Amino acid sequence: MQPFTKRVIEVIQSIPEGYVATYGQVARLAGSPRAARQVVRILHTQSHIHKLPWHRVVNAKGEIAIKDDESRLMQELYLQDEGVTVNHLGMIDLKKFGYDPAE
DNA sequence: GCCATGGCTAGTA
DNA sequence: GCCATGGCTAGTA
Repeated sequence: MQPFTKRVIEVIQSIPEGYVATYGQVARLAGSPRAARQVVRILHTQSHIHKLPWHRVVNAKGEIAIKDDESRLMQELYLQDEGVTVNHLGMIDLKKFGYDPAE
């Protein structure tokens, strides 16, 4: 596994229950600020192998960004379960639920 | 090396 | 447009 991939996995694992992080934020925390799309790819390829909390990653606007309807619903349910509010448009209030590593 | 992938994103129009 | 990977291919040794 490549170093960046490893760091991304660690970052994702560090997102606490009840919070969400952004693709770009994960990339930044992993040391490559503009590599948001890599994060997407890594989530795709590594989620099931590493039991990643993939549902805690959303786009920069705070929306669920999954294309596939079933997975999309899964993500919403998982988040609701953890106490994260998702509105009818699939949006999450980042002010409230955004992951802040500094806290 | 090249090239596709991918659930993106900062910053214009 | 950005950019790290993995897969595949031409083209050297």
